[in-house]
Amino acid sequence: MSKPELLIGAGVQNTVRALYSQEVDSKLIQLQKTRKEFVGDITLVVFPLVKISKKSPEQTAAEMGAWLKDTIPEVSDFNVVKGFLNISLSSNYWKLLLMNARMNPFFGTINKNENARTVVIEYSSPNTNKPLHLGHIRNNLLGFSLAKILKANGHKVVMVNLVNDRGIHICKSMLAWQKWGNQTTPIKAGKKGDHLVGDFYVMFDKEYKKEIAELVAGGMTKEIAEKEAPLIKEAQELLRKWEANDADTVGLWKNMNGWVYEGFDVTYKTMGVIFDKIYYESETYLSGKEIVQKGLTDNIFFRKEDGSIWIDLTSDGLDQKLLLRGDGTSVYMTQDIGTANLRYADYKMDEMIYVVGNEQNYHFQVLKLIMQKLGYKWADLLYHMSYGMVELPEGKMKSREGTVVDADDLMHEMIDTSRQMSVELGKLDGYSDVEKENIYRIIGLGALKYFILKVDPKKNMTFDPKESIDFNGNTGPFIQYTHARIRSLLLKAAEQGITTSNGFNAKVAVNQCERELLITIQDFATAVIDAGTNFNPGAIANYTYELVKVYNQFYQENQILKHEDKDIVLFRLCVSEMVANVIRSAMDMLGIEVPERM
RNA sequence: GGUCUAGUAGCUCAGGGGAUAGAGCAACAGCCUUCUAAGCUGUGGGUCGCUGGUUCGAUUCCAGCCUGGAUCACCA
Repeated sequence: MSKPELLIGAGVQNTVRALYSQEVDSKLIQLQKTRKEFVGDITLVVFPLVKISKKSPEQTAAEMGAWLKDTIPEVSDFNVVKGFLNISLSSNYWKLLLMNARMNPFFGTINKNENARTVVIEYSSPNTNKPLHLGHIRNNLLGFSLAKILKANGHKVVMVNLVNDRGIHICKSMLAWQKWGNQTTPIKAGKKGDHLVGDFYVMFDKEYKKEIAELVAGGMTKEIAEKEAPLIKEAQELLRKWEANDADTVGLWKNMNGWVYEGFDVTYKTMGVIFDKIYYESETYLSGKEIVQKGLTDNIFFRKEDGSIWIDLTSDGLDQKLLLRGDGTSVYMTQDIGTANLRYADYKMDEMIYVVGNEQNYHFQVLKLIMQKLGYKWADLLYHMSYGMVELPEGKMKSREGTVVDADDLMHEMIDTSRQMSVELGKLDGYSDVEKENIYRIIGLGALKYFILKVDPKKNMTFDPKESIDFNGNTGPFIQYTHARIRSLLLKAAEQGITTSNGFNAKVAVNQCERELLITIQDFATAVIDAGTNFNPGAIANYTYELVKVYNQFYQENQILKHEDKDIVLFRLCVSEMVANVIRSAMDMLGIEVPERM
């Protein structure tokens, strides 16, 4: 039982062979869903074929249509509009397709992929000096969803997080805590650990600015003041102590990072993302040096007089890039080379995907080139999943101006709103408080996740906190709602003794509305592959919305349970059930739960 | 300045060589004694940034220009 495109595609090839005695390049066979305003299920664009037929588009379409109808039993009818051949497929074909889909537990996904790759996806990658914000939400959702989509495409996926746990930033928080913290802890302060540490980071920044202002008032230039302020010198001293493995400093560092991790865990859990492995920069930052040294002896890199090590990428249209400082300490690129190498040792992956914001496009372009020159076989499949910034209606988020949208706050706000709306609608009466809260959570987070994932990752997007909490139209809750309604329908049917488990009577005729639904269901597989090849979860989101819209029209126009013909009731229930199943798989790939009722 | 990226309805976004370019929001008009109205139907709203090129056909591909964003550190 093959999909419409495969069935007709093969048919067209045979037809061309029979009518014009030629082989046709499959690129010339352009099939698309028939537009609503025309009759048919699938449409062949015949313009590319007129070169072969040497006849007018209309003539070509007409004779090909006739031939297809004669030779393919599944083709029930056809019509020609200009250069478009609209083909109708038989009721029987659609019913068989539905039966097949129902039987296949892996419907729409690739269970066994002969070209399966082991893919490592790095995402999230937070700093430990402040809580996660809206930008991280986009990162986490994209990374997690991409992992699910690639798994659905039959690949082996390893999700990793690289925590930037060392450096001057965390020292700033540590210093502020030492100076003004009064030995506080998350428990004493009654605050999530990441937020508490973030507060100290802000505190440092405030005091640091104050010092700079004083120095500038005393006649110093701003540039010098930024370097000479006592606070920054103290922070740098703390970093030196850390690198020298000073017991007190390392102890405090471990302590404060521990608070942050506890906080992150809560955020990740709420968001619903997980990792197979967490790398810490403090454990990997030295390992890149070795590789750089080796690259130097292999003449891939070169050394300048001051001892610093570089790579010359001018022949690739890029610049020279620093890999190791003159004093032998590592830079960002050194670390990423090292981390990549460790990962390869751990997973022997075929492909490495970095989910990182587009401000680092250049960095990853360079990293890929370097890894290629170093001879890593997966370097060609190093992919930077670059995503655009999330902006607010007022413009960019700026921590300085306090316009950063905190991840925890936002998620709670979404859940609060869904609770409010749910209570207003009063549909969950009879559920326990625990059950209700769970549904509010699922809906609120569904709205947020869907809102962010439906947008093409590479584009910058605007996030309006007020308008985004909209549960109508192209939103997560709209999709969840349709699913809940189908579940309720099936439940009602079961109460009446109608059960879909045995399938449906093969005699029913499939009407136009149902055909449209069935062909849309079939497109799920295409959407999954598309999302996987273009690294775009939005393809899944938009597909699901499309399906739900088609279903809602069907639902509105057809009495399902009330129809007097029991065979038709059963058939429509089976179609509905399939829609619900597809919605569930699709939403699962977006990391969005679907409640049974809402 | 170099490189990358985007520009589609008032707003937020889909689409991506093919038919009359689509949704949602916002505005207006209908539909709940009938399987969940978080729904459905209808109306209005467009020079797909501009100019050329390729093509039977370009909003889509290519080039140039205009506008916005990112980046070009011994920061990460």
